[in-house]
Amino acid sequence: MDDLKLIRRKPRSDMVRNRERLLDAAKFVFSAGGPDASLEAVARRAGLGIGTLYRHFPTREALFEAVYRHEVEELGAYAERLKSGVAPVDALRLWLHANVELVATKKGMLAALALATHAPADLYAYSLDRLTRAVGELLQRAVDTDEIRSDISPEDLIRALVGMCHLHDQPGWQVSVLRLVDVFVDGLRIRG
Amino acid sequence: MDDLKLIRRKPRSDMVRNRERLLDAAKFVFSAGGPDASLEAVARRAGLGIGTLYRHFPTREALFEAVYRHEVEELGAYAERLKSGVAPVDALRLWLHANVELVATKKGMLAALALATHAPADLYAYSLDRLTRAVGELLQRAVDTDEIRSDISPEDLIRALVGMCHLHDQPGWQVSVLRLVDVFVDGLRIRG
DNA sequence: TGCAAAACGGAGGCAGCCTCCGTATATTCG
DNA sequence: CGAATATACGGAGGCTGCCTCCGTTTTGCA
Repeated sequence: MDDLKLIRRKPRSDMVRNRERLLDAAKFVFSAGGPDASLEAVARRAGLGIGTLYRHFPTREALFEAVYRHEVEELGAYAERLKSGVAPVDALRLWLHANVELVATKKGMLAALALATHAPADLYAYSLDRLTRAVGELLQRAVDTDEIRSDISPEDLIRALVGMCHLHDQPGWQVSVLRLVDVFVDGLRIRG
Repeated sequence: MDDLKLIRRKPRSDMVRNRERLLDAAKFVFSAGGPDASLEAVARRAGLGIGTLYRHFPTREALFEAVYRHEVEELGAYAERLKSGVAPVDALRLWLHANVELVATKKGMLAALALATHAPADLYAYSLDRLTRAVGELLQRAVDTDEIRSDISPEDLIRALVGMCHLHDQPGWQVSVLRLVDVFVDGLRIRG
């Protein structure tokens, strides 16, 4: 067939299956309990041993990355889409709002976004890179048209976003946070 | 002397002394390790049993409140002072900057500030109340002169502040955060 | 079918949270 | 001063969560 066969055997079926189970369980547990939820709870929900979880995902962050890879990719793609057809500043605002809404549904997303700024190097995956780049271009576009200040990095923006989403367990937080985000975007604009 | 004597005996000397020791230890441990530092470490540093710590401060938050009461009062007083002699928006900015600098020195302060928005009722102390009021007046002053928007509450402002201070362990974060704060204050302003 | 490689499970060691209660000590009063 | 008693102290103990390590099981391959 191919040379790979000579080097590696095909991945074990139970391993593939268990990985999926762990991701499903983690998605559930993190969405409900937030990023600090117990990893043993994840393993329990997956019906697997804790050792198996750690073999698949050596750190909590690695698990975040895998669980929310899809969402992060979508956010990156959305940012890319917003680059055309929408006014630069509006694009920024829309994108940030989309983030808030995603976090509202899946609490764990916060941690995944934070990864885009914490950069633990070894798991700085493609999706995170794409996200950061896309946001950077969103910012740059607005800078190029002299609409916003130029001293804010993509990381700064994401950090601010994550920060404003934090601390909000109380009901109705979403409205407040969206307002704070609007204030922030307004603050980015150069006063004409 | 007075009727109190008839009802209660004078507080035990060791109790008074130990309370001080615990506060000193907590100040040290929280400033270094942040608000999540181990309470047992606090007790150890104070040279006291963990039970003693819990008897004095039933919850972590109660300890925060006591440890940072002084700082919170100073922040409140500073806000009150800024109400005169400084332009409304500048006053806001200055006050927020002071917060960031305080948090930079004493990591635990973040948690104390967060208390001002989380309001666990039973320990919503005078100092926290004063702080919130003072910030509210700072905001109101700028609203009254039509300089900033009127839909941001003191709690919103403090939450945004705390959020932006979060997540910043990396060296040099202070500069970024101050910039984010400036952006935010700019965003509060009504565009003229 | 047998064998090696790969993956699994969970016990175990560690740390932190918080409670409970036997022991120690300060204050008060005779 | 010396009980008596209210008050505070200490830390063991039960619990949960983190993470590692290794004996056991399962899988893929020939």
